Amino acid sequence: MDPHLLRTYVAVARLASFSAAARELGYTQSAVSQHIAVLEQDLGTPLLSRRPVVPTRAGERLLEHAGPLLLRLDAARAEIAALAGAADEGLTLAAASTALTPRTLAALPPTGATLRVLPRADVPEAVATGAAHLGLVDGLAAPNDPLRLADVAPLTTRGAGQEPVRVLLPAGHPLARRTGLRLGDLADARWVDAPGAGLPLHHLRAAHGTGGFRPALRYEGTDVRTLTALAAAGHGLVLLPESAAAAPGTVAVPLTEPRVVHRTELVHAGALRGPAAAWAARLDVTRS
Amino acid sequence: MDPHLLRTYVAVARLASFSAAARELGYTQSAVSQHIAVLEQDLGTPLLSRRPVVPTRAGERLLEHAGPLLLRLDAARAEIAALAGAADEGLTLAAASTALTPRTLAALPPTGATLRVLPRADVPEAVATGAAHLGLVDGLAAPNDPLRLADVAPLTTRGAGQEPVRVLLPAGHPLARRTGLRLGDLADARWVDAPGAGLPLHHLRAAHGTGGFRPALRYEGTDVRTLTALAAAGHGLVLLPESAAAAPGTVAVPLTEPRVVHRTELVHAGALRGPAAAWAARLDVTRS
DNA sequence: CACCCTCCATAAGCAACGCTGATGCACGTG
DNA sequence: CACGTGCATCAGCGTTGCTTATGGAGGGTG
Repeated sequence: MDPHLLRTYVAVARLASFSAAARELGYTQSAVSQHIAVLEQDLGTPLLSRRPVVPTRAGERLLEHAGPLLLRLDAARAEIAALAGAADEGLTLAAASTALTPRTLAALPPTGATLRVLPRADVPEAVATGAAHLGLVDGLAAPNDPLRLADVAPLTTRGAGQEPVRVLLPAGHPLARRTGLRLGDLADARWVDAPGAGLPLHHLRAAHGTGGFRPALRYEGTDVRTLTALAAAGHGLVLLPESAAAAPGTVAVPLTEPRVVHRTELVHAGALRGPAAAWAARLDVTRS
Repeated sequence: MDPHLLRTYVAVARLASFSAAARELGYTQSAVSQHIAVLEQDLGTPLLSRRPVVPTRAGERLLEHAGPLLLRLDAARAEIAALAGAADEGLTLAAASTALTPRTLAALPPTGATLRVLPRADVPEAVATGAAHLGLVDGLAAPNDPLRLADVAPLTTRGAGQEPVRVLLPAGHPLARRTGLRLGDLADARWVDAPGAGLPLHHLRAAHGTGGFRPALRYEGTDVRTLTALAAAGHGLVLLPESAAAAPGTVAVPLTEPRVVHRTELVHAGALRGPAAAWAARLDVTRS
């Protein structure tokens, strides 16, 4: 199971083609074929059914492991490269769009920084692999509880603020005149699932216990304005932090039950040094 | 960074010797030397300082990654092997000693099972690598909150019971006559750190916020009786689940603040099949 | 202080691995 | 039915990675 073999395997599985994977990886088709054969022989079971090329059950399991594994390898390499001196110039912040609250935006340094908005799930990955020096992730949590991040690699987190959450409703919605809403009453409503921009619905299910919150529409961009527009157009409800929950044609009603907050956390790998440390200090708010 | 190189690297770092690692791995000393040289060349930085053999800073970072990486690799292989048929006969349960409460013990099947007590931190590893079919881990948590396990590999957990915790004091201790204790008042007391048997002190620090709970003695076994004897002998306080907190010469005082419980969880990898599923069903208690 | 012993680095040789290019074979397609 | 596409297999060859042998640096001992 050496990493090269795993890399080819995921490429083949993703592209559903040996030859396409070969082209992408710069190998010959023959080499790819041999890679897969070696892997299958090593594991003692077929990983792909050919024609069409589809992972077997065992192959699916391997895929679940291979991604994090390769990610972790890159993370290790990146961390050591950073430590070995590679005088890192610019300063890059990877952030989920709703993690960019007025608070965090205000703390941005005036010059020399790159801000990269990514789907929420990609932020820890970017930080781990060194693609970004710092990350801002957000999510739903009980007040003062830390977020639960899938730890692909050892990342350090520190709170960077929290605020109430609101439900965004189209202006004419029957519930729009309420002063507060309970999540339990909304389990069967129409929701927009926006893992890239708003809060993914599985966070709601986790906060509420279980069940419900079936998406009426799934939005895969990272743009919050589009998301609020979708809410205004009646495509479904959207949960947003207070500071982001204002848009024409919508009403933002506070969530009263359960008591959850929108929490944003700063995430980084290893020790903070140089400009990243200064930045982190400005973003960090133990007192919030 | 192929796994073989990482494996040799961790062996060398652990044994602090190239030649000892070579013996352990069945290589010649020369091969080990070359492995390390290749790794260092690949990463562009020394990983070990020789004579004595000690990891450099970069080497320490690599160690942090290498362990989980190799573990995950084994986990992937184990999962696929299990799926590939290898008709798994016996049924093995890996458990932390204090996870074996009367409840969980009562659910053990009458015959044909192996019970293996391990240090708490090794239980998820045993399950992930297929060394055990099921695991029982325990820890401190807010009531009805799940435990936070370091996820080395995708493991599924389900609650298997929770109960109050008590502080074990030697019979003559000044606090022994109290009916309840607050954790905050005990931050500066003498504690026994028993990551294998009782609850590790870092759990207490996490539950209490930060600071304090310095170990007066560290106990590395997995035997609870020895641990209670240490408490009785006045070597330090010990935190235990109610059901385990009874021993001659000691007094077990309930912990009233913060509101934490001793929670035990059943952990398994992938889907439960056959006898493991039956066992899990008996251990599982959603209602507790 | 000199000797030796341990331990890691390096060199040379050889077998095995892993890649390429060519060919074979099966399935789907026009 | 013939052809084309796509994966498997084979032969050849360069490279890798192991072993044995040797060199050099430290540390301990008489």
